[in-house]
Amino acid sequence: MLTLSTVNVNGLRAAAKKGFVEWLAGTGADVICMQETRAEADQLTAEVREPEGWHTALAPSSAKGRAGVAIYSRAEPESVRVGFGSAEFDDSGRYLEIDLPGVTIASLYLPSGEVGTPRQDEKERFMKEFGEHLAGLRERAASADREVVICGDWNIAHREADLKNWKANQKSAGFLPEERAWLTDVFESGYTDVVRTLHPEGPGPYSWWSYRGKAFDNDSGWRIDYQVATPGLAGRATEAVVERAPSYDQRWSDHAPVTVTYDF
Amino acid sequence: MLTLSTVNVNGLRAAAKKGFVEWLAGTGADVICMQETRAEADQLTAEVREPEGWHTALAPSSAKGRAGVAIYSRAEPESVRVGFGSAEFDDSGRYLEIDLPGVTIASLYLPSGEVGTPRQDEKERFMKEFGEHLAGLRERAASADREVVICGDWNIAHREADLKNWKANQKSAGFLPEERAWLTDVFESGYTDVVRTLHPEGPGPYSWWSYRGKAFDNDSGWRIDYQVATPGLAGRATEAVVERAPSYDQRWSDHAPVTVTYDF
DNA sequence: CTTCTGAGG
DNA sequence: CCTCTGAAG
Repeated sequence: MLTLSTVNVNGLRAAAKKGFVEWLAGTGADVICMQETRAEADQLTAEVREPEGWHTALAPSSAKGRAGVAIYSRAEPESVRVGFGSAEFDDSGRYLEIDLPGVTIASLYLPSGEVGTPRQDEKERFMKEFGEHLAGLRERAASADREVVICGDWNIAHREADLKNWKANQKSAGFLPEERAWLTDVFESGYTDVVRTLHPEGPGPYSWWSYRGKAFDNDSGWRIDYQVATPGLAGRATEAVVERAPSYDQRWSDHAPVTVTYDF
Repeated sequence: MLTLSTVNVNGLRAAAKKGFVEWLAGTGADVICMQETRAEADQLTAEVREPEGWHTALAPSSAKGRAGVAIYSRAEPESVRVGFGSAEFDDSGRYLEIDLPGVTIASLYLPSGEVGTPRQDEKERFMKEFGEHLAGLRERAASADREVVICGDWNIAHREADLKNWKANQKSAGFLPEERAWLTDVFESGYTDVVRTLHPEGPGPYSWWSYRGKAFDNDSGWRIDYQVATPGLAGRATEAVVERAPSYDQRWSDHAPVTVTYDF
């Protein structure tokens, strides 16, 4: 049994003050993949940096206060790798891998993009380079008889069922045809969208609701946080839940943890 | 009877959310001089921008979010003047005058300064230019048979009794020998420190306590907010109080209102 | 420690 | 609307 959670914490320091610590203490997960930690190690309190019972790997961005990913695991990783061999992105706090026995687990924070700005070009460059990494990772894992799962905020809703208001968002970053097509390619190249497989019916389950307006109260969300696994692991997923906060005031991030249990 | 309050609000928008509005509704003052409003008119809610029963004059800084002074008066001013004829400082949100019948009332926010930086030079330039304005103001007022009072955050503690920890602060901006000497010159050139006249015994009353550490709880404060008046007005002051908040959590600024009643 | 800003989301 | 930053206080 292996339970994996992935969550964009939207600032680990802020999240820690609003309920993340209690959530971590109560979770049954074995591994937590985090995105947007937005902190360096020495900016975190000990209870967040080195919680009792966890091994923690951090990959902060070289730009202070931006991005940052982390993986917390109850077991000590066999190895830890920051980045995916990209000159542009390896110090940007967007990718971290650990190996546990028989499985490679990654925390991914894909750029959010913004149509009509250089940040959309950056997202496209990231997708291209990262797509190549995904192919290599799959090949290497197959020859080593390992499974792979990439957990994270992919910042793309794949299909119409993956966001509340798809019609209005066809020109929005995160639901552009080229972004959706890229994700389709990923899902047709030996990687499975685990939550969608266990929950074939939409709409949702959403994992992100904007802080603006009444998006959370209206459940006007997007499903942009995924666990993307090789078939041998994906086929063993038994349960997937999005841990939506019970109310607006009890949220500690604009994203909710996406938690999957694997019979592995 | 004329009651004047002066207070550095440390951000009028923040203060409004923390109790300024209630304080304004309950005050018996006829005129409120404010400093560090840190907002332009259209960034303020109507209840702050145009409270019922008040005439409001604002002099924001041209640098967004910085400085800014204001004068709220129950009576409509005969005239309103921004700045004191300084090319460098007139758009910096540091000085505003209004005329009421027989009296000119100013709101002053003197630069705080920082030893060893250009900001201390700026403070010195301001003191020099403003000293000249004070002389001219006094002359013009005398010939027009008007009184003058400059209310505000002068960012200088005059004497040892004017701050808790004078020994440790002899090299700190706000208690430098040259700053204190300049203020002595002001007080010996036809202007009176009204609160000190009514309260000749120190220490205090302090009007500012740093937000850092436990300065407020320990009453480790500075008296840097003054009402500085021509003798004809100063001699009619009957009561002066510093409206220190009852507890740390009930403060809406790091400064307290300094309120003086004049038999005028 | 707090209030602003502006970038980023 | 929220979380960072950095300047200013």
